[in-house]
Amino acid sequence: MKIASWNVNSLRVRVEHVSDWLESHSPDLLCLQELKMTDDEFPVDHFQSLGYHSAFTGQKTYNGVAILSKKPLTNVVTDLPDYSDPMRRYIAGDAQLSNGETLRIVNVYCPNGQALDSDKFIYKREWFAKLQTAMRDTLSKNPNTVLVGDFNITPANIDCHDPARWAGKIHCSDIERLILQTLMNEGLYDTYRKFHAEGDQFSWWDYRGAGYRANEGLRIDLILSSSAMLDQSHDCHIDEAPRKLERPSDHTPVVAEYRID
DNA sequence: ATGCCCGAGAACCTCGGA
Repeated sequence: MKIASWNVNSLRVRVEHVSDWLESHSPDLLCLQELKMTDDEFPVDHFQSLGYHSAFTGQKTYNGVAILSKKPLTNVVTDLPDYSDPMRRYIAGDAQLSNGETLRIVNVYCPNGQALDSDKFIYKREWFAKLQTAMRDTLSKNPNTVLVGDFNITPANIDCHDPARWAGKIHCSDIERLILQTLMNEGLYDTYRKFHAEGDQFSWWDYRGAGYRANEGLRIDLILSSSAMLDQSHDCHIDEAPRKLERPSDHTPVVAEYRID
């Protein structure tokens, strides 16, 4: 089972990149963030022609998340429980595994937060609190759970190209890292770190300046596995190739592979 | 310095992103 997460920063602009990536990597599940399109604009038929089912929740201009899957998902949910939020940031569904068990796949586009003293940061904290409650419930019901997405938080300094420059700043602050760790304490593990101890490994690079060429990036796109799924994982890596293409997303895919089908 | 670049919407600028 191959699962990938990719913030495409407008699916309309990136649909060819996504299509090429699907054909060359053949993931079982591809979780997308920042669709920036309404549901009636989602290219269901196009992905169907490539052999993928689509589950999605979108809105005009901002946000939007989708899960593309070789087999259709069941029990799809597009709202965090007990949280009325017009921002389309959450989608979850059940994928059937070959051994008859079920995998709960959860795909999120977490709020940016903008700055620690911003109203948007209050929203970020509130949103993560709701996600944590949701994941506690999800994990209690589904030993096989994988939570992926753009978390807009670097787990640690090693995930930031210049910790001194970013110290205390949004995405790299202690309070955000505590929020992420508190979420992970529910029983979720950073799959990438099972296989890679080194730093300077990023999933996002600023468009501005020479961000990518200078490797000025952050590792904010994560694949968090439940204990049972972490045990099944045999690879997790960042695929930088799409970031090198013409007119790329500022994020690139993160991929995890599991022994279980 | 809250900028550099990018996408969307409306419209040639603003907002939001990270």
